[in-house]
Amino acid sequence: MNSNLTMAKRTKSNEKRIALLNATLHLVNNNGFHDAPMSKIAKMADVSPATIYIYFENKQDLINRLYLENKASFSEAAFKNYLPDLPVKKGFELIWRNMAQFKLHQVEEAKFLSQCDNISTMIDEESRQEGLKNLQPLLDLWKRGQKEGIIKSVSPYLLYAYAIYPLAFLMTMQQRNDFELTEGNLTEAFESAWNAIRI
Amino acid sequence: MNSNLTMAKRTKSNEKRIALLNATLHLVNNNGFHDAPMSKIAKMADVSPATIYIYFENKQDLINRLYLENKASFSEAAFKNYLPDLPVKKGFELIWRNMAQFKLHQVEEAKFLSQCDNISTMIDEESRQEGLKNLQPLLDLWKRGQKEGIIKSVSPYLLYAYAIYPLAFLMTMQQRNDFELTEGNLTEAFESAWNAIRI
Amino acid sequence: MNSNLTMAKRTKSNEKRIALLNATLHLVNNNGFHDAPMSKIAKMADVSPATIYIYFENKQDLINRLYLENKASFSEAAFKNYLPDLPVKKGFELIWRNMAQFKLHQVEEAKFLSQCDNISTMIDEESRQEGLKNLQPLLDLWKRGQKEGIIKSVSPYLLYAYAIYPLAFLMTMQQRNDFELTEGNLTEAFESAWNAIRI
Amino acid sequence: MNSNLTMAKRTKSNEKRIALLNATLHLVNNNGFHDAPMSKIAKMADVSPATIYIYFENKQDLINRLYLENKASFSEAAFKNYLPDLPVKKGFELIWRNMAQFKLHQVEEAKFLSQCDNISTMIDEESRQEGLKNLQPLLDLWKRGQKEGIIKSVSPYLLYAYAIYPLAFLMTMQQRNDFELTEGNLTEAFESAWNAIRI
DNA sequence: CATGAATGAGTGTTCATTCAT
DNA sequence: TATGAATGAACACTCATTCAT
Repeated sequence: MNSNLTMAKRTKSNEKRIALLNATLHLVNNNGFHDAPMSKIAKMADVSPATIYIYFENKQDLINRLYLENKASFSEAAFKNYLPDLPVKKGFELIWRNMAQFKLHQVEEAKFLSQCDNISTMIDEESRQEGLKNLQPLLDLWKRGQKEGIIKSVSPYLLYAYAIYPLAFLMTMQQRNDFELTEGNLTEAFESAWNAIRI
Repeated sequence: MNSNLTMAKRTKSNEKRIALLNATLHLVNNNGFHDAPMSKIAKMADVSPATIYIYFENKQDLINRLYLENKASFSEAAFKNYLPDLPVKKGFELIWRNMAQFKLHQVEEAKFLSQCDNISTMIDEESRQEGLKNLQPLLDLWKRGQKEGIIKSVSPYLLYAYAIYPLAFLMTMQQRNDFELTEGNLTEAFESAWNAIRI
Repeated sequence: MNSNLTMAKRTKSNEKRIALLNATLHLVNNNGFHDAPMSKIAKMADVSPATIYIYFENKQDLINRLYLENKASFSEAAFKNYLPDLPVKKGFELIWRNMAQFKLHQVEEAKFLSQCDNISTMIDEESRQEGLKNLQPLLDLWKRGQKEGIIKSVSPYLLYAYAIYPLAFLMTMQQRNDFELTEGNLTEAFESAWNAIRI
Repeated sequence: MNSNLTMAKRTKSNEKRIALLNATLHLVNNNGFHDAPMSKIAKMADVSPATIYIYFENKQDLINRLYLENKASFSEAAFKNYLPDLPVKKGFELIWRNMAQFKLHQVEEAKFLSQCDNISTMIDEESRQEGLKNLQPLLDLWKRGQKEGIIKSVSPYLLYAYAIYPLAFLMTMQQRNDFELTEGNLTEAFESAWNAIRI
């Protein structure tokens, strides 16, 4: 079966692609964008600098893809076990806790996403728009909550600002060892989130 | 030492210093830290690149000072008219609205501060610690609120995450024209902030 | 590691390395260390400035290598045809004349070595020590001469100062056209050298 | 007597001039020409960089003057107590030992002169020629020695190479702590020098 | 005379990207 | 596909010198 061979080849290539994405993630997180040169990324992924350009158009493209793939895996995690017909608060808590778990355990990925979302010049507009789509189920849930009179009738940006965005801050502080996000804190945090957006 | 009494000389011009800080603010905001080279900063401030080094030790020092001076002017604005014996909610609302006004009207400064606070590699630890001190009156107010049984007895990091940090998100969205922070929205936002932290 | 078996690539060209060393030699000799910038070296070697850093770690490394390689080729010349069992005076004369020939005909190399040996800040200590090793056969010969009661029993530094070091001066003067090192002069010079160190 | 005032002024100015020369001497000796910037020289002499240009035309001029003044003080020392009618060997020994004493005790000055004499690009031709004149009495002595059949009838460059130049090497080695120039060594060295040039 | 600010030209070095294999 | 060599353009920073006082 020569499909095996192609398979093998594709698999091997994908390993390099993933190694490159991982190296980029790690370097940008720890050294900052301005000290994550292509040469270091290549070295860390154990390939030649030139090889990067086989898998990605250029550095910006590499960053964009990294962003989009992490964003996708974030929302996959966020909506795990979520069913659109759950009661609003139940559904929200499920999503919220999923997101919190991701930020707590996929620290590197979360840190990278947070940087990208906070720095206007890192990701280009197109990729950012693309990344936003993943949130749709949450927006739908909120809309339903508003119809049902459970959630404040305000812009989803406001809801996001108070319900989701604070998690990024807590994650950052936890990473700097300024603050520990225990199970108790997590429950308090959810309470705050819910109180901020419920009617 | 007494030479400055007897000898004539040109003196450092504060105008140039400020022009340099402004140029840096503008470039970092619009191009990102990685595309704000000293040469562009100099050109924008209408001085020679070498002149920067008369006013600042190096690029990092320039960024640090810009951060600290903006942070100071932010907290000056934040605590304008604030008196430590105001009732807790009144005091909090005053500070919160002051901060919101700053973020709404000193957009550039706020954007820069937000970037610095969110990217670990931008400001060195020392300057960050220095910048944190400015928040003390708010922390004191929260402590008092907790004693009085008005504010949740949780870590100040949690309070900050839900009461203050969301403003950064709203500011960013407003800047991207995704969202308009009207007077009405502002009142809703404050409600959310307060509900998130009050008992 | 096995990648060089399976993958094609351009290989470092020794020609470029040598062109860079030659350019450096020439520029340092004619303009001095302080006016031999990497940009000029690159231009003279007909490569991009960045290419230098493929072949050498940095400017100091480039200078060190140039020193060591010239030092090695100097001592290769110095000990050409030398056999350790030659009579002391014969052996010394052979080495001395070899050195003189090198300094007379490999003028550029000799001039560079002389500069390096006379300016403490040019070569780092490690490379200087490395370069010293090449003289060992001469030191051994002197030691034998001392045992045989032919050569003064004084520090080898003294012997070197009077037997070898003067050649550097003569070479310099010859280069400045102040003095011509004819065959006759050479014989006189050797006589002086020998008289200075023999018992 | 207003000459007193002028005197005072001239004296004060001369102090700065000397401070600048000393600073230059020290920095060039210890850091090398390429790391002895005008700004450091000024700082070390406790004056403004601009002040240097009141006392010297430019950096090259500063180096040249330093060279010439040290060369002059070297030959003043060299010919101390020398009388042109001394017997040749006596006269030579006097001068030689004077020179040796200078190199042993005015280490900084001697080191600087040695650097200048060995590096073609440090001093401009004019100053070098000027500096050479100081040696005249020694050259005259040698000429007399040659007439009297005591000293080899060879070029004065050869005589200098073997009689004087080796001292520079010994001084350098002494400074690097590779070698100690004791009284005994000094006598051996003089013997070598004399044997190298006498008939 | 003396100053510290100011600077254009230059420094060694790095980088994202391309080339030749 | 994959490589390491190669590079032009840029980078942060420094320097000898001049300017304005």
